[in-house]
Amino acid sequence: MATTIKDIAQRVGKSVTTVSRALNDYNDISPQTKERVRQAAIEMGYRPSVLAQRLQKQRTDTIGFVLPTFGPRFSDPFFSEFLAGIGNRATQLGFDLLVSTRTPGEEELSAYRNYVQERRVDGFIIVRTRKKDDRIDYLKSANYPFVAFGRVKENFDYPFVDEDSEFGMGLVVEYLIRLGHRKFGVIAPPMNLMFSSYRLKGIRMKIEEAGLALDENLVVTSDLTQRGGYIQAQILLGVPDPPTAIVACNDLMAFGAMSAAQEKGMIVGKDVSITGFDDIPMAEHSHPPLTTLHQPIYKIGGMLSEMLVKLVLNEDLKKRQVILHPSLIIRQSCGTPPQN
Amino acid sequence: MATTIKDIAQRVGKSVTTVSRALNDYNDISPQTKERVRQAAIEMGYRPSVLAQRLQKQRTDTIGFVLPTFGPRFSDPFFSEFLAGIGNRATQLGFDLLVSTRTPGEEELSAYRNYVQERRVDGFIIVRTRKKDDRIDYLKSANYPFVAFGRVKENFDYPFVDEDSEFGMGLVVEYLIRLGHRKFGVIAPPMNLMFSSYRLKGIRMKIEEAGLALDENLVVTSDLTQRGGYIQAQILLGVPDPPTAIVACNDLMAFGAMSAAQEKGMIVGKDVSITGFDDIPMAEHSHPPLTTLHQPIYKIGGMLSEMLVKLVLNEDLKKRQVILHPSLIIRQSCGTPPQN
DNA sequence: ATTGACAACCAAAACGTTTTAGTGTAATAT
DNA sequence: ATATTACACTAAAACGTTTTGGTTGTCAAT
Repeated sequence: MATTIKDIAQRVGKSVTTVSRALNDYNDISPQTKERVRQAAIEMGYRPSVLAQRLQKQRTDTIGFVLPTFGPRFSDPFFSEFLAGIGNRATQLGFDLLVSTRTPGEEELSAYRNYVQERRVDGFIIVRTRKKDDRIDYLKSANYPFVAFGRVKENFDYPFVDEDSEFGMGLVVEYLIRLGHRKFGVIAPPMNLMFSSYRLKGIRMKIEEAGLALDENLVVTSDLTQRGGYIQAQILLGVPDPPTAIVACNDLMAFGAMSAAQEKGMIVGKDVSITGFDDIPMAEHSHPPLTTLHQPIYKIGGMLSEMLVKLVLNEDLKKRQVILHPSLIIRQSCGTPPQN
Repeated sequence: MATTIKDIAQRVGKSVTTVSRALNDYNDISPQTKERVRQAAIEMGYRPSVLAQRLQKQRTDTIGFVLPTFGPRFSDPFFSEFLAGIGNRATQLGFDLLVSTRTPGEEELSAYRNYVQERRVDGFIIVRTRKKDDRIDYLKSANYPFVAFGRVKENFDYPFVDEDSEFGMGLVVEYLIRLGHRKFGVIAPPMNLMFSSYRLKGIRMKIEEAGLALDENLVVTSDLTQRGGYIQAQILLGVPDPPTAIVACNDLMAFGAMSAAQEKGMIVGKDVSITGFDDIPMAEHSHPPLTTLHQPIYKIGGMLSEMLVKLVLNEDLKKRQVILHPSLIIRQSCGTPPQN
């Protein structure tokens, strides 16, 4: 069996209380005693039992993260990076990261309920906020700590980090218009996601600002996967008068769109321009390299961990709500539209 | 505060012991009492405190998974799928999944040591085994439960699941030879990884079996990322007499290689053939779709969870060591070599 | 009448910490 | 001489379970 505080107490001839307080550096313990206790702890290879600490403190020191997935084969480079960001920061702060994956819906919500009722985690990180978000409604009503990547609606008060999608998409459309594009196709995320609105809004605004119109028949929706982007791009490129530029709302769908175009024998960046959103590492080495909006995925994960931990420990967040501005990364997937 | 077993005891007028035993369906409790206790538990919304249960049982009901990453921007679709597989099965079995990410090396090993010493997890799942694997050596010496995805060396006894890489690579090379290829480039994984040997061995064997020779100058090593594959393929395709087929040891590197070839104006599947390994979902919708070896990533994750949980609960594993056989998925990234 | 078996229950200990509410002693201030 | 303060320490309670090692009462067998 592992060494406990009791063993140390016995060894140094003091009470359990004294040992505990010495190790936690309370100032009602004499320096000599502290030193002796510490020494003994080291010699005996003492490590506190987190289980016992947690029970006593009524805190799990654990962050919960329920990854929303569609279907079992869930494969998304965005999330592996995001996860690394959350996890590493959490570890630095002495928190564990508890991960599970669920398909959005009733089963997902009951995962949250279970974790809350069994007090398995101290708080949650929520991703891909939805317009009507059960998870947030529930956690708010249960008064359980959480932070989100994404807003729900304006003026709904909770801590979040978000990327200004509207601004970002503005950047992209502006750039495409400057290149000469007039006819846009859009591959949007599922409409129930909050960022779907923002991204579409950003696109529409800039197009209208330029005195152009967005053909609503060329706005299609997909599921943020490469396969989805591929299928929808086939449709967009199959219409009689196809768009010269396709704005995909994330990188994965942009990759799919590129494949679809290339399969038709088109050269991406010449016959058709395609853009993404996220700037996952793969965007740099696709063919052609993808023009996209950069958001610091890894860092955002870290920020969220930090915010949540502060929330749990009742420390002050200097910024409860953070909105970041993506930057346009111009690579080779866009060019001037073909003449005809 | 949440309902405890004590509250129920009070309510039904029995002792804490009786309530506990009733809830756990011991048979020294009368059916009527059991029923009353259960009813009360439901009415009062009782949920056991996992913290207390864990302390008492001296078990964390948690699986540890330390993801080896290179650099902070860690983005790998393979792992998001693998993680989903582990996590979902673990949840079904009543276990939590504790994830953290570390760069291989001293810091990684000390993460394992910490988790063990603080008894934070009941066991580990290890991925990407290395020829000389510190993690496994340590866990064996500490007598701590673990299962691995991958072997270390033959006859080293511990529970694992592995893909027969040698067999798989044989399949690929056989296929390429049948197409007429005689000159192969290989993008190998880091040499310290165990599957590196197996994959290279499989490639070499089939090439020699066909009476051909593998030019060792055309065997390069990379880091399993797309960027790595891209860089190494540029080198392979830049030599005076380049290979007509490039065998990449995972899909991500294969994608990078395709980009490099395409950037040179080559048509993949015609001017050069490229293959991968893993069959991540993206392989189906790349351009061209990637010919690769399929392994059931999601399922493997689930198998590992299940094995580990059995190990922890001291149940019997019917199979301690499982070797799966990948299947060749022929798509469009390979063709007959160009004539010259 | 005594013994044994059985059913139904329970007090207390245990898991390993931290926190609460003290105690006793010595030095200092009145 | 007495009250006050500071210092160094600690017993016991608490966190919420499960397990150990019983007890009590009833019924049947001897």
